[in-house]
Amino acid sequence: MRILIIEDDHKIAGAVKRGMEQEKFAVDISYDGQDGLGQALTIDYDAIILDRMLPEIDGIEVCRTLREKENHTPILMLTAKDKLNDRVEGLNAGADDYLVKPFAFVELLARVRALLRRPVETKEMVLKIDDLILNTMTFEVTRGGKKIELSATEFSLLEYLMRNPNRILTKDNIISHVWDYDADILPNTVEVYIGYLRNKIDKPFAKKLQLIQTARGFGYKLAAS
Amino acid sequence: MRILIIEDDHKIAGAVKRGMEQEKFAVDISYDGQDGLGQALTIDYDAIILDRMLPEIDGIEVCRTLREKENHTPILMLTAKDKLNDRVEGLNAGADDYLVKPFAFVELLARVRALLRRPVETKEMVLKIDDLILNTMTFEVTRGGKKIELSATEFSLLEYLMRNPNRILTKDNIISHVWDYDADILPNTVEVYIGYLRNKIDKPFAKKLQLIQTARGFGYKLAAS
DNA sequence: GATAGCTCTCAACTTTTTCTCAGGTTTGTG
DNA sequence: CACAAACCTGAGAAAAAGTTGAGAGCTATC
Repeated sequence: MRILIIEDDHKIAGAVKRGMEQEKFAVDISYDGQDGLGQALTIDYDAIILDRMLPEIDGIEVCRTLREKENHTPILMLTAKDKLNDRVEGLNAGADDYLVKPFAFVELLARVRALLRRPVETKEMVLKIDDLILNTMTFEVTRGGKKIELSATEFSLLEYLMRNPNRILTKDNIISHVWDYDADILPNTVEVYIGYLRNKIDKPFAKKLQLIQTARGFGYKLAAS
Repeated sequence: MRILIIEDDHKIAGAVKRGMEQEKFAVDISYDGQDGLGQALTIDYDAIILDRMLPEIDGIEVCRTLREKENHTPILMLTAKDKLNDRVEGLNAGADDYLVKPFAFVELLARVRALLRRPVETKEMVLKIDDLILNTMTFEVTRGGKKIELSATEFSLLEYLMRNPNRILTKDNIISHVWDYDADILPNTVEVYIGYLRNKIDKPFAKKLQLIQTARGFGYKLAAS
């Protein structure tokens, strides 16, 4: 499996390259849009990891150009934090998935693998568990039609839980998927954020079924009916 | 499969060696970094278990040196509990995984197996004996479709039994696989936990065949049909 | 440069599990 | 059948895991 990383930040590009190589991928790097576009058109990659912000030619532009030239290599777009439009714009330009910086490496790996596994299928963008709805494009979360305001970390945590419903996720799982790969996060921090989420998505909705459940000694799980 | 343990604590090294040999691995031990590094460069091991803190040459240094010399043997680093940075440092030095001391032997075994199988990733995740099913990924246990709630220790014990069906396991076997290596566990504690398991997986299901059987004077075994 | 909001840690507190003990029961052996 | 060794189990203290309020440190915004 051959992958192209188009990313001007050498540190990130290097880290991702090393990680992916350890996972037995062949990895090339381009440090700007011009060069990256050329690479992508020359070599038939299995997937492209593309930074949104790039010198020379912008990531969006690279993506659009590739699609115009009938190149359908799966593209994972890396976007800056809380720039809502970036993602919409990226997906509109033909990207297959997006990932918010800073990201956890396992998360990137999982996304890339997902892209490779189902090249044609479009990514699930609206997640639904019971009457809880999370829209990964607009970042809106509602329960029973009522809007819920979440912080970035809370959103990321809930998204991870909703992508793995009915499955117990350990704190280690959660830490490595929700937090940046070089962050040293205590298990207690996960507990605290679970508490925040509960206050927002369970407590105000007096139902017999609490969506977020504790599995003492194992982790947490989101219950689907 | 040949494994090298580089660990200055003779007690730990010995326990791991015995356990791994029971699992049909060939095991060598080095008691310091200098010697370990030489061993690792001389013999082509399938995996290396490397203590972070070592006399002569530090574990990090051993790891870095091996990688510099283009040796890519999978390395599992053992780190002390309270050293948060050890983990990052170890992975940066080229280790493939880490494990925090004190650990249970089964945990170590699982990690080593994961490293050996890294390219394929076909870990056995669902164990099945009769109508008893244990999912190591989601931590779910069911019998005859009915969900069973277990504590962490009970789960760990049942997993060990299910990975060795129809085989008599002594209390010593069980203690060294299920508990941390430095825990002083009485044989009676195993008896107690076997009792807990029986209450949950055998008693409520009135079948003629009790899955957990006592082999008086030897140990216990899990009966498969 | 004050304010507001978010992230993350800490510490006190609650809940549950872990593990041991002690006394009871079963099993094998002479 | 008597006896000891092995095993089982109810009770409960100690330890661990999880919850939560408070707040320090950052960052963005006006």
